[in-house]
Amino acid sequence: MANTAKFDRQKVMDKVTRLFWQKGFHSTSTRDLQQATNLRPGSIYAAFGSKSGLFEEVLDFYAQNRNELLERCMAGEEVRLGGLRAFFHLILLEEDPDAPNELCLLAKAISELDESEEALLKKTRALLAAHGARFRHYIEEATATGELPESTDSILLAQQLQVQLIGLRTFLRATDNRSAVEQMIEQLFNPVVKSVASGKIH
Amino acid sequence: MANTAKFDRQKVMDKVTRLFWQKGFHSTSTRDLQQATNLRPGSIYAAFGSKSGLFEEVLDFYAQNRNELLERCMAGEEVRLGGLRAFFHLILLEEDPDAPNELCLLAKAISELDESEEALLKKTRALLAAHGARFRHYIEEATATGELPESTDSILLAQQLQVQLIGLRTFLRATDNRSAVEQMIEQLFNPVVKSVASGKIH
DNA sequence: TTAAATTTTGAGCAACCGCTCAATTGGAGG
DNA sequence: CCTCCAATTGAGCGGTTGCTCAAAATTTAA
Repeated sequence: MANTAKFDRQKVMDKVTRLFWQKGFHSTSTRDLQQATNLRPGSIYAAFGSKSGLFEEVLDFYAQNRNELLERCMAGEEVRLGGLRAFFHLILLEEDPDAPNELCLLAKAISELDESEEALLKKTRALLAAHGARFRHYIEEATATGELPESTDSILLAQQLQVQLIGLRTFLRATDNRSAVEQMIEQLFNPVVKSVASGKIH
Repeated sequence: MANTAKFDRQKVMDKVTRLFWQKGFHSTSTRDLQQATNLRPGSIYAAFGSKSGLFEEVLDFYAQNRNELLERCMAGEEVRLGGLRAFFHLILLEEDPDAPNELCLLAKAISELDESEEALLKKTRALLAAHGARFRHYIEEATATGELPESTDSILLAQQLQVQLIGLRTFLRATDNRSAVEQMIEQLFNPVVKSVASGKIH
């Protein structure tokens, strides 16, 4: 070994993830990345190969961060549904005010990526599926402890949670209506009596 | 008047909307638009002013199309909730197989547009709000006819439908899991007994 | 101190971007 | 028919894009 990288890879990943999260994959230019990281193009290309390669690493970086956040929420709550609720509340209503974007970076990627960027699209789909699997795991814990009935379809319920989370984040970006989102989280995790009384379809 | 446009504006709008719907605003180049419409740049700029101006018109065009689709679904069903259900089924599961994208064009725009494209973002938000207002209208009809309890919060319920629709479409693009989407539509519009038995949270 | 290996630098390439405009075309009014 | 004027054409401008690479700088092993 004759020489080692001088930049802090973790810090670079953080900066770059924030940029992509804010502006999306296509609208973030390599000049933007150079400026944010204070690296010359050659250094970036030596370390990450291409803009796509860097974004692939960003997707992993983001997903791992989110999974750790979920883990922490579940660790802080005895009741499994309470932990999931805390995660929803955290992501939707208590997010760092200077977070790059209301949306999920993975959902944003799913939205903008084309079939022509196959590798990125595939990785994004896989990471979303993995996150869904985490939901499923905690739902199965909840049925095991009796929080949910034995008959619970954990796969379906996990999918419904993902649909809700992605939908709510998009809704938040579209309307900035935080109190509505709060009500919707409430209904999502509340017993059936209350939710019928306040007007859910079922 | 000395000369009139030779191209069919409706057909151009259709082609262009499909293109933006497929590739998004930023990734659709003016060259793409020229090729799809078989128009020279001057003609496009004379008719629409700019790429942004054209996209603004596309947003209106798409939203009107979707509203007409909803109208038709509601006209074809006596039961209001049945009409809404038919709309969900149509959009999510019976869409033209060569539709440009599983996602809602408006949701895609919300996702990719930045604060720096204020006019487009504002228009997109307004069109989504208008569509939500249509949902609300039909929900109020449903409470008037007794399909839903008097206590129904029509604003909140309309917002929940929008969250579900956007979330489901993103989920569909992420997983291509049509049977799961079918189940989720089922639960969304089914009475409470069934939905508890099959594992909803409430 | 030298030599070998690696990273960093930054000018700049080829392709593409949104868009302009002078020249040309062609239909309607007289 | 000609005149008038809007519509169309297409070369191409100034700027940005993702990325390359020879040269210089830096680090460790000998």
